[in-house]
Amino acid sequence: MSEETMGKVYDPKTFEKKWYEYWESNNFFHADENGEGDAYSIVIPPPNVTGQLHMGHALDNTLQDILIRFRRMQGYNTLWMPGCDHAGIATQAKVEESLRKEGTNRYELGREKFLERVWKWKEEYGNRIMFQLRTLGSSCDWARERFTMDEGCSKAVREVFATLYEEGLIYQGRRITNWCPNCNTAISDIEVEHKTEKGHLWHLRYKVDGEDRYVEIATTRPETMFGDTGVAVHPDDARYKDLVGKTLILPIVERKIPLFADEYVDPAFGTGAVKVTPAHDPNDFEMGLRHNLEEVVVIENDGKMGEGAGKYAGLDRYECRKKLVKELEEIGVLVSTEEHEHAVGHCSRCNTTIEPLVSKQWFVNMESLAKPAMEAVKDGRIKFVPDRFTKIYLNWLENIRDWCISRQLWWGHRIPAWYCADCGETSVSRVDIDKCPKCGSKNITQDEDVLDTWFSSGLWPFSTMGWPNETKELEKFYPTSVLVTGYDIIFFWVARMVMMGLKFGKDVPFRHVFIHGLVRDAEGRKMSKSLGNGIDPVEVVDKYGADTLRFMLITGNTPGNDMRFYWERVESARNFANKIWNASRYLLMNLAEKESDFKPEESDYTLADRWILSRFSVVTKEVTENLEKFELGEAARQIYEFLWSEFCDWYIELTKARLYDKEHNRPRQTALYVLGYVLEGTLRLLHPFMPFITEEIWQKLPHEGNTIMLSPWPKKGEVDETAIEEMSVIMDAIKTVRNLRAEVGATPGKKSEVILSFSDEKLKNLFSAHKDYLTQLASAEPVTFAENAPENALTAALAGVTVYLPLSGLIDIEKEKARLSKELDGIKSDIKRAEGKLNNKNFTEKAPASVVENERTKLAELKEKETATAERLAALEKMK
RNA sequence: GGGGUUAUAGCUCAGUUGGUCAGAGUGUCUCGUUGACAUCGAGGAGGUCACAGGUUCGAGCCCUGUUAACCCCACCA
Repeated sequence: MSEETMGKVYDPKTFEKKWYEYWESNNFFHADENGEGDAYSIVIPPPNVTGQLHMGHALDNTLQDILIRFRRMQGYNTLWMPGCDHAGIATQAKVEESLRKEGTNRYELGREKFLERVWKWKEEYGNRIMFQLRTLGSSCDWARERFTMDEGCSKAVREVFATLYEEGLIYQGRRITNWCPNCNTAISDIEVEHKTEKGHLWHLRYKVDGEDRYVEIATTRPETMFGDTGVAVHPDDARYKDLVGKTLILPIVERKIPLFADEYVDPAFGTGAVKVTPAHDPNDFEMGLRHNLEEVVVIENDGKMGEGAGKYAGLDRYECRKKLVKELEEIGVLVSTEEHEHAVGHCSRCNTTIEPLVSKQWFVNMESLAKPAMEAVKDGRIKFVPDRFTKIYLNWLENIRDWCISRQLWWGHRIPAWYCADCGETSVSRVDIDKCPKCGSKNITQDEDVLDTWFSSGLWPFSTMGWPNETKELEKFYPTSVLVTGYDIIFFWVARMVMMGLKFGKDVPFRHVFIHGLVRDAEGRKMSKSLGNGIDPVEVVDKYGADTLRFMLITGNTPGNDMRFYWERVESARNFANKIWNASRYLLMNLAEKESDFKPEESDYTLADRWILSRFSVVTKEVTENLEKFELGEAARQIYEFLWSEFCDWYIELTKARLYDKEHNRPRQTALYVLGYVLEGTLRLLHPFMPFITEEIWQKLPHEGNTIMLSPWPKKGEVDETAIEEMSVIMDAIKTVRNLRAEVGATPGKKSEVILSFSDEKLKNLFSAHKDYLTQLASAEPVTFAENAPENALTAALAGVTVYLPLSGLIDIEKEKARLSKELDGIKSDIKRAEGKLNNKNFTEKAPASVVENERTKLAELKEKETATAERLAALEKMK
């Protein structure tokens, strides 16, 4: 292999695409449901087909790909199921927007034509997303790609809906629901975002019928008064005791409404009297049911006032409020106005203020589904990582309310319910029907509405594997191993999957839920379209490579926490890739001269060899453990440090002399062998994180197999503790020499003599065997040993070794004395601390023996340093 | 109203069960173009680990309280 095969810098463009195509065309990502090996499976959180992948997806999928690639190399039968979500409201809104630009709308187009348009959109954007996932290196099993509205998933939806309906867990009901006047559909409770807004509390007075008395009520929404059909007070409220049961006259409308008592009312709030509008407030609706009140609708689906509002009909709800307040003031109904802060619900999609409206919707009764979902987490069948999300999940399920699943949209799974115009029967069916099962009439129509998107997403872990059929996939890969997702959809998605999985999949849908945070911009703001601060992952890949982006996304970040996107961090990750590239280049440039069948004897290994091999073993063990406990960032950091700080900065430097010495072939071959061994192994450790560059280099190195992605995960090898210790002493000495040299401004090119003295023979032997290390890494030449300190030299004491750097000119004695006495002060205070500890009986008795032993060793070393430094100081004193 | 997260070097953050844990990246300063890499190497400066108590032989790490920022949940008009 010659230098020409590798460019001088890391250039991902030249190989990323090539390798992805290689992997994909060779079916390396494919999971075999009949295959051997324990299963390891992940279903992708299906991205919405609304647009393109953002940085959050890049993070999410990088995490999944790391886990998948790691387990695949470990020998698991590994499945990563890819796919997209149809994203009902969001996608429909996108397509409607493009229709609007064309000057038309979905009603003009008609349902069928409109859906054709959406499918076209889905094809385009769905493909784009799958392309982007490939760009990131995601090793998905593309043969199994699914879509929430494809045939299989739709079948699962029908099956689940029908079963829940038959069991009475899905029902239709006329209720107050959250209505978005802009999206024109009902939405579920969790799709409502509560925001605190400054508003007013208007005090109005309603006249008591036939008496010259008034009851004062307080309201934040005066425009709903047209729908008032009662006024409520607390039963124990003394102020209103004699009024309960009387009739009030609703101003303007002049309707007679009852004043009644209800526990719900908080006597301390406002005036203690509440206007009751059953058609437009959830609580009032409940009170209406309890007290048999009429529902008068005064606000329509579009957010405008209806017939009931009299002359205000047709006005926008807020416009009406303004005008009405003015009128109420003029006619003396408005008593006072207070400033008032309160939470107002907004549509999580379009931010429009939610209007609670009465309508007929489909609901899922959650109670019986939620219970097992809580149990599964409580008893540890499902574990959240990090653990703190357990509480959030449980708390939500404990307070869960029924789930409104019908949406007044066209894009989605149409509700499989048919209504008979003749006998009035409602029939739910797993297959389409054309006549009423009860009376046989052909005069039936299917429910116009579609299901909440999350209804089908909730089935994803098993609907993608062929459920309700009993498939091999389900048998092999369900439950999945882990779900990787952001904390923002724990309620929307995770909880629903657990409920549905337990109910229909007969087991938990996944064993672990690995939660990550959001990727924010450099200022810590959420990346969003409206702020225009989003960064396209594909742009980063184009500029820096997918490996760089992936590495940047998982380092310096801890599970569950948000992270910020910095181009500087991207560059730093790119620099790391370049470092790997060049370290490999160093080896490859010399590899042509490697004898392929050469295998070193035990005696061939140098201290540096034994050291790096041992360090590699340790790192392998730690990286593996960290990956197993989802500490991906920590695992990546360990590889980074090992590769850069140990392999490159120390080991490679120490092999140069052997590599360039053509006279002695055996040491040279040994160095090449160890370099290759450690580099190849490290590439395998790194492959899950940086799949492309590792494959590119691995293919150039001597290797076994077709691809690094299917090569075995490195096993922890032997660790030579002595080598690690000895090397660390030498490294310390080298650093010390470098320090002293920097002190006098010596340039690296200029070698200078270094004198060492030792407190024991073992150290002396160690250094005398490795003088060359000091020469190579600290420009120390010659390295000589002496019993007594040379006069004209800088000094630094290590444990057992004292380093002297002789100077050609005279040393500045005063300066050197100052430096040494500062050093001595530091040593002394360390000694004091160590002695303090060791003199404390509580410490020596209670602390683990190893900790105490450590402290003793440390103290002994400090004392050696103290003696050596003090002696040198004294010598300098004399010289003066 | 309930719950959570964060507070560590100028900046952004690691620090997984309490004992070489005071770290990294970046920025900054000094020096360096010997054939892996200037997307680099060597060296330096820089932190009362928010504050106050407590537990412990020992506390960024555990407990309590305080402050600040952010987030989630919540049908009081």
